[in-house]
Amino acid sequence: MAKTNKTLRRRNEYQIYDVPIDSFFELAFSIDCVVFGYGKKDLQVLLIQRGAEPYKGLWALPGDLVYPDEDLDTSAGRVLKALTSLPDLNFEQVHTFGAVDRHPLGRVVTVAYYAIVNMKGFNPKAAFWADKAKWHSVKNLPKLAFDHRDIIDYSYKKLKESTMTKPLWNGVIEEKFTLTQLQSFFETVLDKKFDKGNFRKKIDLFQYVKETEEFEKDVPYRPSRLFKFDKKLYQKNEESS
Amino acid sequence: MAKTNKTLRRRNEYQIYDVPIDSFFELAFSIDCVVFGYGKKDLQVLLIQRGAEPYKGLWALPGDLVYPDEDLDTSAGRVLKALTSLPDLNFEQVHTFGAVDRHPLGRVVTVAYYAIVNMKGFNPKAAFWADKAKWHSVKNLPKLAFDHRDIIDYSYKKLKESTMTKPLWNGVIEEKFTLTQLQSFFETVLDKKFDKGNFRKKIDLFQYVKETEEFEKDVPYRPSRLFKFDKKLYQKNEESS
DNA sequence: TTACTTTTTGTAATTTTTACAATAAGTATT
DNA sequence: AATACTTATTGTAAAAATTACAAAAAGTAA
Repeated sequence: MAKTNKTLRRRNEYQIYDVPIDSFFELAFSIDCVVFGYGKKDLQVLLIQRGAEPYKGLWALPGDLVYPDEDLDTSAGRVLKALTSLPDLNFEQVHTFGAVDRHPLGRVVTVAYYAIVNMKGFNPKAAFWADKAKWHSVKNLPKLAFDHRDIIDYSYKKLKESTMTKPLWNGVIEEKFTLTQLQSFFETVLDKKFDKGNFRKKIDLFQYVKETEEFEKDVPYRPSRLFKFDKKLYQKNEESS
Repeated sequence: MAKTNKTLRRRNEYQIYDVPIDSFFELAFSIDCVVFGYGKKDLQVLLIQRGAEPYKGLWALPGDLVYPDEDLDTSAGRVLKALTSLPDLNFEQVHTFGAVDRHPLGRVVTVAYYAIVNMKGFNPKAAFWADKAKWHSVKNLPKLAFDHRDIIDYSYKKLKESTMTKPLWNGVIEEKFTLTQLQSFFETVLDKKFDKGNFRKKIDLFQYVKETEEFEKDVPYRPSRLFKFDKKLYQKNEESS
C-alpha cells in the first residue's frame, strides 16, 4: 500500500485533524470464520493451511475480503457456504479485530464470525480446498497465522456462552433427536458431563424442545422417544423477550 | 468515492473472483460511541445534533473515522476522551455494523463501542461541541441518523447483560460508596427495583466489593458504611477464570 | 425366563432466591 | 432526656431451583 506525505485538513462534526490524503482508504476489510465441527470426538475447528506468504505453511482461519457491494453478514454467509456447502447455516458475529499490526502486509481489519456444523455432513473430497483444510481439536490447536489464535479463543468463549441460551444444536444434530443426543451436544461443546436426570429437567424448561410420537429404531435396548425443535414457538418467545 | 469499471481477477487461498480494481479500498471505517450517562434520573445517552447532510438536524452518535495508524480500540478511546475529557474510561466493543446502505454517501463500516459515565463529572460548557451535544433518556430517544437507533439498542442490551457480571459501576459512582448508592446504579441501569436485603446478599458474593472503616458524614440519619472496589482481587479472580 | 442396557421418572437433601420483618444507629423534635 | 423518625443492617422462613442419587419402565439378547 503506497503512502503519501501530503496531508489534508479534515473536519467532522466535532473535531479537526490532519491526515495523509487518501490514507483512510489504505485499508482492507475482511471476515474470518470460525467453523466448529461437532462429531464423536472433541469439538473441532476447521483450519486452512496457508500456501503463500505471509505465514506460509501455518494454519489459519478461512476468511475473505469483504466485497464493496455486500453486507458484512452476507460476506460471512458466502464464505461459510463456499466452505461447507450448507445452505442455511446459522452464524453469529463475534468481535472485530483491528490492531494496526495484525497483518504484516498492511492494515486489515477483520470481523470474526462463528458457526457450528455436524462433521458428518462434510465431504472434504468434494471441495476444492479439501487438500488444504483440516479439522483440529480446540484442545490441541497448531501454531496459527496472524491473530487467529485470539480469534478462536474469543469465538470459543462466545460459543460456550451461547450454548445454554440459544438452540445452537438446531441444524447440527439430527432433526429428530433423542434427549441423550442433545445431552451429548451440550457435553461436547461445554466439555463437561451432565447428570441424565437433571439434564432432562433443564430441557423441560426449554419449551421449544417438543416431543414427537416417534421412537428410535434398531437399537439394542429400549428405544428413546424422539424430540424436535419447535421453531415457531422459539421465534414467538424470542420476540416477546 | 470514485468508481472504476476495470476489473481484476483476484485470488485468495480458496477462491477466485472478479472485482473492480481498488474497489476494496472504496470504503471507510469508523467507530461510534454509545456513551451512557448515569445520574439521578433515567439512564441517558449522549447524542450530537448533525450540522451537515446527510441527516442534517437529526441526532446521531458521536463517532469518527479510524486513523490508518491507530488500533480500533485506540480510536474509540481517542473519541471518548475528546468527548468526555475523562482519561481512563472503561469501554467495550459491542458489534460491527456493515450493511452496504447504512451510509447514504458510500460504504462505511462502523464498529460500535459503549461506555458509561457519571453525568455529574461533565461540564458541557467546557467542551467545544457543547452546544450540539445533549443527553437523551434511553426511554425516549429522538429520531436518529443512520442506523444509530439499532446501535443504541444493541449497546443497551449489552450494557444490561454486563452489569451483573462486571463492575461497570467502578469509576462511575463515588470511589467510596454506600451499598445503597451501588444499588441505585443497578436499578437505574437495569430499570428495575431490588429488595434492599437481598441486594446486599448478592453483593456479598462479589468479593471485590470490600468494606472500609469509613462512614458517611453529614447525613440526617444513620450513616452507612462505605465500601470500595478491590481492583487487585478482581483482576486476580478474572485471570483464574 | 432371566440378564442386561438404556430410558424415564422420582425423591430427598442442599443450595439459592425471595418476600418480608426485626433490630440497630444515627438525626430531629418535643 | 425521651420520643419520633429515617435509613442501615441483619435475620428468618417460605419458595424455588439445583444436585446427587435411586427406582421403575421398556426394550433387546441369551
